[in-house]
Amino acid sequence: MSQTTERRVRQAAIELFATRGFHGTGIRDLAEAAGLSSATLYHYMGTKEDLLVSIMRGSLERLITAAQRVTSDASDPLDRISRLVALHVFTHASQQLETRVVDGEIRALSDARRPEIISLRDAYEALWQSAIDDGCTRGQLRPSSRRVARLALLEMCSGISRWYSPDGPFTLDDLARRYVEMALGLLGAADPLPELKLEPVQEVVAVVWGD
Amino acid sequence: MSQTTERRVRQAAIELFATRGFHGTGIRDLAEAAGLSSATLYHYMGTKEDLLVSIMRGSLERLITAAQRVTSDASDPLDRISRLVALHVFTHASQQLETRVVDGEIRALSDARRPEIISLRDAYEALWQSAIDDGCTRGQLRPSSRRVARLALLEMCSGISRWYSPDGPFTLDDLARRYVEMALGLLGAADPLPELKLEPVQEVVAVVWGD
Amino acid sequence: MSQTTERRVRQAAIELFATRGFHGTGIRDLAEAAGLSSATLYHYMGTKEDLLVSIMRGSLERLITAAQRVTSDASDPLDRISRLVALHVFTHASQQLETRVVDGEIRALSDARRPEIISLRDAYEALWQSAIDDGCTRGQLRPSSRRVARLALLEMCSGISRWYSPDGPFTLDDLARRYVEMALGLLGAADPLPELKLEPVQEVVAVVWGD
Amino acid sequence: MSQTTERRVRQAAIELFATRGFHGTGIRDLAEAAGLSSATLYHYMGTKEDLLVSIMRGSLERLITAAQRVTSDASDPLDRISRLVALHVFTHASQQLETRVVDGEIRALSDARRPEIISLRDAYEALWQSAIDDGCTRGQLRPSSRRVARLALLEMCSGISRWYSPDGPFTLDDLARRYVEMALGLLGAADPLPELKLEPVQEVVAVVWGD
DNA sequence: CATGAATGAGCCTTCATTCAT
DNA sequence: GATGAATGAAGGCTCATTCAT
Repeated sequence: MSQTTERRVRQAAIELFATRGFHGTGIRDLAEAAGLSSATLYHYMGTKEDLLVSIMRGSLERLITAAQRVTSDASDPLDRISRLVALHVFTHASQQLETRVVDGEIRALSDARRPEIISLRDAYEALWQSAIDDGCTRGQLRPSSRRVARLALLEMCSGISRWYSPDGPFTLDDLARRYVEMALGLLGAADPLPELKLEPVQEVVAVVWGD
Repeated sequence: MSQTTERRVRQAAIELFATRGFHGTGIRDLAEAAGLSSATLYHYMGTKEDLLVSIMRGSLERLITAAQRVTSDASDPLDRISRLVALHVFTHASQQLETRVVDGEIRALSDARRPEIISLRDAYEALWQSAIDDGCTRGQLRPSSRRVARLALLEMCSGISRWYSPDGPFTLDDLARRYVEMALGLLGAADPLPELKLEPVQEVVAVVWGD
Repeated sequence: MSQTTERRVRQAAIELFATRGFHGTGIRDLAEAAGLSSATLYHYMGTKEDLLVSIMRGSLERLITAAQRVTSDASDPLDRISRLVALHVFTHASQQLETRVVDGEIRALSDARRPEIISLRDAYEALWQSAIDDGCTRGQLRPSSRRVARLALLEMCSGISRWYSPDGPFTLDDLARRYVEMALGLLGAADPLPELKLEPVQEVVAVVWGD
Repeated sequence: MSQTTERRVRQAAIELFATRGFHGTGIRDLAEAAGLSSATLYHYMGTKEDLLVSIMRGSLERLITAAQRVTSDASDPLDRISRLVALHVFTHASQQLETRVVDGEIRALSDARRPEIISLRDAYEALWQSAIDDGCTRGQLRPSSRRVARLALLEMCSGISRWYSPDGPFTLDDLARRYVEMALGLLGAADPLPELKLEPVQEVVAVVWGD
């Protein structure tokens, strides 16, 4: 099974699912975008839904792995939050299409396949909640509601994949720093922003997403 | 043309487009949800896309009207921002399905119909940008980037329609106040939050969305 | 739902399923034979399998009803057997295509639908077995095995639908008499064939299959 | 070309064609049942239809050969009939799947290939007709119609392949004797059944089907 | 020998839409 | 108003077959 062809299929699916939605993407669109006949497509995937699930699972598993690594050596809650935000910004900008699929097409999953993906997403969001909770416990954060804060923060950060363009005026580092700043403001951080080191996050990103 | 039937069709469309997406909703689903035959449906709508456009236009026009009214008698940028956030929260929570359609199904529009909706959305967002810009000019806000701040803020606020449940622990007023607080933090408001009066916003909402 | 069109669909299905088999018949063949587009077909049927099941069920239910009526007023086992054979011959010749479908396409049914049809078929065959058993008990029949006799007899009689042609040299009455004769020989009937009256069978056939 | 692999393919085809029908059997099913890839399958067969034809031809040729041998040294028509019935029973029970394919899938043949198989089948049935006719001429049989008798008799005997199970209560010898008995009854044999010797039939079967 | 890769044609079914009644 | 009937186009997927390796 030619690995490059499989990648082409996957990449085509990510692009089309992201821009037209799962239900808005036909098998024939997919085949054309991948440069194959629609019959050949089925050498590289199971059903259309299998392909969607595989994209989502892969994306979320990488994200969870990266989030765990990036926070494992950070004891300070503010530091953990900052790293999570930076990681999220990096991935939602540079893997813009993939993350849009993950965030936006969960409803297209059948009842049989949805739970798996939902639980991966929940596992990821639990890492954020835990960091926020710790920050509150230590008095470093003062959000009006911990849960609402998590939801608002995640929506704010995920939104990047919906508008980011590599042609824009900001580097990813720029963007990450700005989002960390906004995040801490949003969370009612008591102290001014400490100096943010992006290197640890960049390293993890390089390892997890690099080939 | 019975108005209640037309509303039933509209309501069914809002519910289905919001939960399954435009492409995931069939004409037969729509007809069944509205209690009509699929042929009868066409007495109350043009094409499926016409129905989508009409929902989006109606929603955005009401939103723009409300935003203009709510900010027309507020000269202080912080006040305008706060009112916009409160209004946005009110509508994205209480008109959750409708706003989800507006925010999420723009990509389903044909090239011919998209510009109209996009320009309505842009008009609405321009009111936010203007308030943010004014706040910066007056030195009341210090976001790292005015444009990024608008995008981040709007994503944060719109996210409510994706998770809000009326069974949750917060009243709409609660939620609005919390979001205003987070918004000002996100924007780097220099001064502490002044007392927020929700009455003007509530009045406008009652007028614009009341029947 | 135009009843004549529905009948045309049914008739087309019977003809095609009988001559090409269920799996050898395409939806497009069906549509063409019924004079419809393949989409319109679906106004008059559920799935292709639904159509098959409905044909089989209808055919078997009529057969069971007729068999019960034809034997209800015959106490003599030989008489019952003779009537069953005559009825079977009548239907398998005049409803040749339909019975061929019932007898030959059971294997095409999915596991979910097969049991219903199988139990109808079993109910019908039980009427035969009971008549044979009674004949043996009374000493009128001497087959070497009751069960094998039933199987052999039914196969012999059902075979008619596979070769009968209305252009052949025999009338249905002729054929029925000959088969009754062969059946009693096959079953080892002790006494010579009593005079066979076909009228009761013909009446039942007229009622059950007449419109 | 490994002969055992070829046999595996053939055996898989016989099993699947018999249980699902020719049109109900896919090339992939065939490949899987034979433990090959679908491409490799084509080293051992021509087209799917070639495989069907080859199975049918082989089966019918063996049957004709055996029928000729078994009747060649029997001058008495009743003896010939009895031997033909016994042979038919033996083969339709022990080669149940193969004979089911021969009897049931002729309609799946294309117009180009059907005549060959039909003429083989006709040659075989002619042997039966000839024996029946001779029996009638000599006054040993009194069927009401010679042709109908042949058709009824063959259907009765062929039916065995549709219900026989080696787990059943009868040995093949048993079954053969019972069928001969029923056959003579069906044909209106004037005299009681003479002693039936199965040995000549068994010998021919051993030679023709033995490996 | 064996098979991954490939495909045009076809599978059954549903799509959004129209129209005569 | 309302709907049965109708359809061309398209939906996702599988078909039997070929061929380079």
